[in-house]
Amino acid sequence: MKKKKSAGLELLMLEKAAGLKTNQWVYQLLRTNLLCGKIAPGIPLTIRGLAEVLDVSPMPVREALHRLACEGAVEAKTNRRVIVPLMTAQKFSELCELRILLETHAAESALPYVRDRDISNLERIDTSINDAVQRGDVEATSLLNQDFHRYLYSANPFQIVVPLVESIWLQLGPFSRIAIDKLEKIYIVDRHVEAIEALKQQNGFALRRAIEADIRDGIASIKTVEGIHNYYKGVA
Amino acid sequence: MKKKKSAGLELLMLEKAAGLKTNQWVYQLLRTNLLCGKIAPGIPLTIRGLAEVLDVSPMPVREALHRLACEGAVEAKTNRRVIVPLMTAQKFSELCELRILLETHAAESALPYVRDRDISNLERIDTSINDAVQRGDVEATSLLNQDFHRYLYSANPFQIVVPLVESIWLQLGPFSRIAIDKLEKIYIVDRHVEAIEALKQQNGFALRRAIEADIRDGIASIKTVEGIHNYYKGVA
DNA sequence: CAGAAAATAATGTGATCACATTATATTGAT
DNA sequence: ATCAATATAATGTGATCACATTATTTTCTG
Repeated sequence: MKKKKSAGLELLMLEKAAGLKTNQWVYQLLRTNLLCGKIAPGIPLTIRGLAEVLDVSPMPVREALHRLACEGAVEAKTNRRVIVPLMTAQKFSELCELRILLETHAAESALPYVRDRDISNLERIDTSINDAVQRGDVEATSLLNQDFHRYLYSANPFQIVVPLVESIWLQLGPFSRIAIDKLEKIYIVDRHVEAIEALKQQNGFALRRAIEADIRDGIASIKTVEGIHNYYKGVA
Repeated sequence: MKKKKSAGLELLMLEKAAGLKTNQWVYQLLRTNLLCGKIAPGIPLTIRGLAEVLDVSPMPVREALHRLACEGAVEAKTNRRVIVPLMTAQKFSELCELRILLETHAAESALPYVRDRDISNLERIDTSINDAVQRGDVEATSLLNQDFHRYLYSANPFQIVVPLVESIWLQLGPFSRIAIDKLEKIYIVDRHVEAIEALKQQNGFALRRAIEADIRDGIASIKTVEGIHNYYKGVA
């Protein structure tokens, strides 16, 4: 029996929508898997290995990996190995500070552009999040939560910060999973409701407060980086 | 006589260092040209066209362009055209705010890690900048100025923000040129000296002030976006 | 049996080609 | 002459191959 090389990794598959370029499909698939923490830090990713798993030519995988490396989602080591970066306590702290810094700014600068129908849509997303939390769907909760934030910040049509924020999310990706695993007990207060209330009142300061609290709530559940890596060892 | 397609654009060439991969060489070359404002907004960039100009295969150019698009340096339009993005007043304003937000944070979080030899190196860079300003070397001034900022922020070994800042620089790139064109008259006060002084005194607040002032000084010389585009029309 | 050296396998990069899609130039109609 | 329709050229994407470099396995030596 031949031992497969990259066959160790299980990816949650996404069906390729019609008209979608192969490279974008691969990128979004890998991105989603990274954001959900489906791929543990440290394990190597190879172009040919992923190409075989996804049943595509190496070329789209090459492009997708390069893009993810550019966004900080994966790390290209000097020795030709591409891995999901390991986390350190300081790095984690720095990432969280940047989230707060960028997202409070993004929210406030989006505030003047938020219309009533935007608020309705945000409320709709928030109820979807609560549904996902109720039924314990970790992946959906993670992705919907990002949808909420992205939708809010994107209200500003001259938004530059969203790609930067997404880069931070990607780097936090593998670890946000753990936060959400214990989410039910943590979301005693729905910070999104507070944010929406601030939007209705056009209150920039309250909005910043709500966003910051929302981020800090997520962080609070993650104790130590050692615990995080132990978590992955337990899973793998 | 056959009319060349992309032959219109003049690039300042960089010689390819030994051991440097072709794709990195192409990337750095394009990046430098974008940062110096050598490539005007709006003009299309094609893979094959650049490959011909640089005398390399299309493949490294493909990768470099994708990366630059990922960093926001170029914009991939829906109709398969890749251009240097046009600037708007709001976008410019947003970029400047983000520079201040990110760089003041980066500077302050780097402060505890700055050692005496780092300060010496920063002073050395600053004198190089003044030299470049004296002899009116716009490209060198621009690149050295970035070196100063990058060196400072990179003192923090757990720095995440540098790639984000570089992305902002790239998006401002074509326009910082104009700022520097009139630099001699503007740099009455050397903000870098103020920043170095703050480092010596371990004064985080003064450091933030100096960095913000440095950025604002650069901005102040740029009046309107219309003026910017007129500038490019004049050059092209 | 353990460690070093050699051989083999795997990987990323660069190059070239085919193809569908889109832009540009040419032609035709009014 | 002007605008629409067609034809031609150019472009990005995906696939495959060659090659140099690096990992990994195997073999050899003590």
